[in-house]
Amino acid sequence: MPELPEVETTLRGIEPTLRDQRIAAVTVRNPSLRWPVPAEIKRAEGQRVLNCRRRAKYLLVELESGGLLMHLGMSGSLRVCDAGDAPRKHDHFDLALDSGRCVRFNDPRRFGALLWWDAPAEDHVLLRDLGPEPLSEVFDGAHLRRLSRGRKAAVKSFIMDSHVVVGVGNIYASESLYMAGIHPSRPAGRISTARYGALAAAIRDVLQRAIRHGGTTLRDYLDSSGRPGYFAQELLVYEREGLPCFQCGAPIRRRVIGQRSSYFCASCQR
DNA sequence: AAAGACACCTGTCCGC
DNA sequence: TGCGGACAGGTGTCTT
Repeated sequence: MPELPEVETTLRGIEPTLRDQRIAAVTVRNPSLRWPVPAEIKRAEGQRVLNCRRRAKYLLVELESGGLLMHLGMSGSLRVCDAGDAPRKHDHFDLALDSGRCVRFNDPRRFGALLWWDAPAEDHVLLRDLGPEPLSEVFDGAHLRRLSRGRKAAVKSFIMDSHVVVGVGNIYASESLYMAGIHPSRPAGRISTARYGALAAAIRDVLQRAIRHGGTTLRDYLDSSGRPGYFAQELLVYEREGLPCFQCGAPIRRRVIGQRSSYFCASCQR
């Protein structure tokens, strides 16, 4: 479910509840996630939250010593509630705060994660080999161009590779390639510097706009206060198979690339 | 090193 | 109404 804008929206939602608070209890109801929730997660109890941040689609809660690493997977969500609220189906764990408030993780498909890290978090095996943040200074067309040399994989798979750039999931990959006029099946190594400049700008633009809209709710994404994201109404190609292209009127096509549905206009994208 | 397939799960929707 | 199959905002791991 969540791509970078949805994770960023979730972060902004839970941050005021967590920051500077002390974690009263970590209650694990169902440790069965992508990896079993480790027992050492209890080390969070009694510690104060120094900072909350995002790296790629991971959420990091920094404590006085060590911290939490969370991932929403495909169907995970974090909700702010009261510690006494009755848990629902697929509620996996709670972070109860001294304030009486609670951050609760729900994940039907169990692809999400809750792990412990010891400082520095950037050295964690899940984080250390990640590419740059798409909204950072170092991400630009020259970066894409450099990493793409000699690569024959489809450009859509290339920009979804977290070693290349993080946070570009299935929705925003299709959207940004449409905005840049690049066919998603084009080999990554056969794209000019200028076109990669346009693609980097499109990725940055679509992610920033999606964040402003609170993310994209297609089926079930809700933010930390239970509200949907409103970027779905701004989507240009995603899940618009057969509908007319907004630029030329030709029907939007769907094709599976790297086992993921991809949407594009065959006449506007080359 | 790079590319692709597969795995992990539940819920929903659609056709028969 | 039930059942099977396709599909879903991710990503680590294994095989070519």
